[in-house]
Amino acid sequence: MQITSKFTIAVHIITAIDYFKDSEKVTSSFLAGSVGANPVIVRNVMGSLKDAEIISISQGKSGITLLRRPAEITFYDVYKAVDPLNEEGLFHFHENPNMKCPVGRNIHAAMDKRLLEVQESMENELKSITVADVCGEIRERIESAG
Amino acid sequence: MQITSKFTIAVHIITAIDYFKDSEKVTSSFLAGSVGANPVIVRNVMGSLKDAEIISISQGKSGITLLRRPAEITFYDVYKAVDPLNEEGLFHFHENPNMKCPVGRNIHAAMDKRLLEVQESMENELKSITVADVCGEIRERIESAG
DNA sequence: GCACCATGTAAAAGAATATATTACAAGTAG
DNA sequence: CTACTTGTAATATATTCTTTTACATGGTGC
Repeated sequence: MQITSKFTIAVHIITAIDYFKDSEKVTSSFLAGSVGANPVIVRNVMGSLKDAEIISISQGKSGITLLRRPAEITFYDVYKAVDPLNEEGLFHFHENPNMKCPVGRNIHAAMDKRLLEVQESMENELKSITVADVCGEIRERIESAG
Repeated sequence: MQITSKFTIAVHIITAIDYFKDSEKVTSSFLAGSVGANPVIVRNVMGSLKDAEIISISQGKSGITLLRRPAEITFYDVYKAVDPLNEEGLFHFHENPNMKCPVGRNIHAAMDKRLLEVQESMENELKSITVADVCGEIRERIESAG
C-alpha cells in the first residue's frame, strides 16, 4: 500500500509555482501541463494547499502564489494538507478481532502505541524536509544537465 | 492511504501462535476465528510468514510453530513478509510529469532521495519493535483485566 | 456592463487494489 | 482408507484512486 500520488503532485505544484513565478503566468492548466495530470486534480490539490494556508489563489493577475517561503514549507505540511489520514492512522487494523479470545480482545490496545510510534517517526522525518530542498536540487539539476 | 490490515493480522497470528502453543491445537481455522477473518486470508498470510522463515507449517501434529522467539521477530520482518512494497517504495509518484518542463523533468530525481529517507526512517522504527513487545503487553492486559 | 478566463465542485465513470468467498487439489495422521 | 488441514486458483464484492465531463461562480480588463 502506498501513499497517494497527490503528495508528490502537491510538492511538484509548489516547486513549479516557485520556479515559474517570475517567468510564466501560473494557472491550474499550466500546472496540470507540468504535472501531467488532469486540471481538476490539480485544482483539488491546490484547494487543499490553500486550506492549509500554503498557497494563495486568486483569479486576478497575482494568480497563484506561495504564502510562505519554500524553506518554511515542510513535507509534513504538504502531507497533512493533501492526504489527511483518517483518524485510524497509517496502519489499517483488521476490523473484527474476536472479543471472546484473550488475544483478539487485547491485540488492538497492545499494538496501538507501537504503531503510533512508527507513524510519528515517519512524520518527524517528513518535518525535517522542506520544499526548498527540492527547489534547490531542481535548480542544480537544470543547471548541470537541463 | 494506509498500510494493509495484513500486517496487523500477521502480528496477531504470530502472537496467537505463541500464546496458545501449549494449550490449543493451532490451525488456520482456529487462528481465523481469533483474527475474525476468512481462513483463506489467514492461510495466505501464513504462507508469507512461512516464506520469510518466521513460522513453520505442517499438517502433522507439530502444526504451526514459530521458527524464532518473539523477541527475534521485528515488526519490520513481518512487514516485509506480508506487505512487500513494489520497488517504487512507500510513496506513489505521479506517473506522467511533463518531460518538456524543466520542473517536470527533474522532480522525480530531486525527490527520490528524500522520499527514501522517510521510508527508511519508518522501517528503522519498525525494526526497533518486536513481537515480544506485543506478547508481553497482551499478557499484562489479560492478567490485569482479562 | 460584458466577454473572457480561471477557479470551485459535483457527479460519474474507469482502474487498481483489498478483502471475502467458494471450490478443489494435495499432504499427513491415525 | 478416512478425516482433517494446508495450498492455491478463480471469482466476487467493496473500497479507494484517478480521470473526465459538465457547469456554476467569480474576477479582469476592455
